[in-house]
Amino acid sequence: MEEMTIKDVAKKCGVGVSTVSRAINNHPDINPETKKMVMDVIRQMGYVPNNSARNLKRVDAKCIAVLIKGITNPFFSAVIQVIEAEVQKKKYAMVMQHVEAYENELEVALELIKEKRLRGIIFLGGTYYHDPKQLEKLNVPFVFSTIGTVQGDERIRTYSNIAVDDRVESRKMVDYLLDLGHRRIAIVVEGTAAESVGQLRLEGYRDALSARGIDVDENLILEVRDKIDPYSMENGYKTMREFLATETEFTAVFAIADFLAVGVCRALYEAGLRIPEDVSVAGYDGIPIGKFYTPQLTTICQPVEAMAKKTVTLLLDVISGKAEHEHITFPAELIIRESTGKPK
Amino acid sequence: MEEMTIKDVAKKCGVGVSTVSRAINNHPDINPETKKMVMDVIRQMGYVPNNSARNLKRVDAKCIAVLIKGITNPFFSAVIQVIEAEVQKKKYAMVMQHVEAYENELEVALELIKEKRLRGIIFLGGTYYHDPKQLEKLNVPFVFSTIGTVQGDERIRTYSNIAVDDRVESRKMVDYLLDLGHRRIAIVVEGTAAESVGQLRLEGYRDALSARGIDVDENLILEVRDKIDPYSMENGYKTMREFLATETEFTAVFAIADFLAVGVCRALYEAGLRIPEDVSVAGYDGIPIGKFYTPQLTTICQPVEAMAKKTVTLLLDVISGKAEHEHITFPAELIIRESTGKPK
DNA sequence: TAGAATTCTGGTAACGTTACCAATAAATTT
DNA sequence: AAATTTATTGGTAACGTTACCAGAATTCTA
Repeated sequence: MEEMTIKDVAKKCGVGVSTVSRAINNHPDINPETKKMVMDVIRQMGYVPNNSARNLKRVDAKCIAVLIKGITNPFFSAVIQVIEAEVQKKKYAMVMQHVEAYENELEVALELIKEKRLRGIIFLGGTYYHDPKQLEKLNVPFVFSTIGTVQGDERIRTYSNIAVDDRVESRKMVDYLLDLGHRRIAIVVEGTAAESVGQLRLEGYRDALSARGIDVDENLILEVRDKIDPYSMENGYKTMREFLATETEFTAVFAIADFLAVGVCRALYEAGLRIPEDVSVAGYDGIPIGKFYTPQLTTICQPVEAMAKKTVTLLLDVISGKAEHEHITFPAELIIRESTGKPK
Repeated sequence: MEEMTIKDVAKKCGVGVSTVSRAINNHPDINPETKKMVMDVIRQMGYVPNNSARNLKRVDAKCIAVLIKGITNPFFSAVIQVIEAEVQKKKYAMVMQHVEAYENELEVALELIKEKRLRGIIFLGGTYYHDPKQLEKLNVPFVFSTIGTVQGDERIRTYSNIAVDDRVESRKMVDYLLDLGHRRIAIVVEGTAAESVGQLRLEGYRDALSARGIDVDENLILEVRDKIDPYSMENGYKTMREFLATETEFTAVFAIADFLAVGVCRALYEAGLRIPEDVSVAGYDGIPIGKFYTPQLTTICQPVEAMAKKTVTLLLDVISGKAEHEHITFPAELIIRESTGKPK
């Protein structure tokens, strides 16, 4: 029962180790009968190849990594599940690692690549723009994809990007609120990080207003406090409470993440304001609880599953040379539910 | 910039590879000056040791795994974060893998151990009881811990267990509802899986009722439909809708997971019932949204962070021989909020 | 039928690291 | 001063796997 190796299997089968290796790895030059016999013995013995040794020898270690910045965002939870299933289907191995907010995701990636000889990386969260010089350090056979954020511009073509056009989608929501008749719309946003999604969504807000010739009142732009875990309910709650204390007039709130919206709703409820009768609240992301919250949340829903799937297939295709890097934009959907309505 | 190895470092330093290895691994027999010089060169070159080669050679590869059954349960999200931080602090490596609902977690573990030469495993979710014969297959230097579930009995002492006493805590909640005056309390439960948390919590329910001489009405035990993803809001919602259609009388609902409770609340709201005026709703877990949901959820809150930390330290101590296996039970807290009140 | 191509096989050298042993120089003891 | 210990060091054999080469057996081609 001890440590079993390929040699033990070979001995038991009465063949060479090469033959066993060929059977395991689906090599073409092997007699089907031999292969079947070997595989049967392997199953019977319960042998599992040692992955470290494999990766050491193999030039084409089939392993990719998923780097997640901000695991707290449960939006990723669903993404990860889909990614994992897809990667497994393609017979790749996968390592997953969280990147702390203060860490540089590229440095973490660099370490990982050398250590584990990765063929590719999927980035979840973090900023969407990286310095080309930094990127070059992640040597050539190397590839990476982003999800959940969109490239702000066309500066870089050395990596793939799967995302929703945050600026456009955000504007869609604000346009909808404007159509309802709202004029004083507060926005809850996280915008310190340069090149962050928060900024893009804020841009969409400005776009919508300026298109109708409405001046942006900077007092209505509510910056969240906690930058470590920016998309939390707590953050939305506190931000809204502080805002209510200022007694600024408003009829709608657009929170750039559903979780923020939940916190906002609670703060409004505690202040005795009804949703949507007194104030309309809109979110962004399409998290499952939006459907079960009362009031149900109006939101922008991203096609999470499709995006996650495409992320994996694209990355794997680029690795195997079957595809070039691509920047793909998925359409999101405006879902109108109970939390928004016409202003009084 | 190519592939850098320990040899390159040795050459650059003008020393043997052994010396470099010693510098990296903090071996005692090395001249501090030499060590400093080598480390400087390493930093300057940006060399990172290849992990596969290390694990291949090393007998004491410092690596543990976290196996998660049911990633959908966001209760784990927080747990994982804490575990990861703690493991990193102790300079261990960690792999994380999800186990599908239909998969046997022990088999997955077995594969992982052989493949990666793990020193230990942390199980999250899944059943709390395993067949001793099965467990023996996970050879000796091997250790595992459970979290989020409690051992039902003392059948096994070959592994550690960190948990809350689900049966006792569950009873605490039901006792509280009984104290308020409720007599017809429905319970939403997932109980098919043998030896599951669901069963334990149901036992607690029965305990509380029978202690007061109240007969358990089986019609009030609501079994959820979806067994793949049992603790979902959807599941709670559907279960409650079906129950409402039966027109059975009740004044309170105890959902054995907060997410189920959220679904229950929504179903009640849609049926025009007020919480807690018409029906009281209680959950279990203490998820963050419980505080921001309206009504705020009465729940049993588990000390997630402390439990996760203890899980890691205990496992690592058992591995290094500093500790014996232990079964530790953490106390949970009954948090009374808006969703429960006296019956009419 | 001889020669060439094809199919299958086993042996062995890597892969990058650490454990172990032996060697040297320096320090200490007798 | 010789003998012993101590502090450093370099060389080399593993670790378990796959890639590559070279054969043996078989089939095909001219």
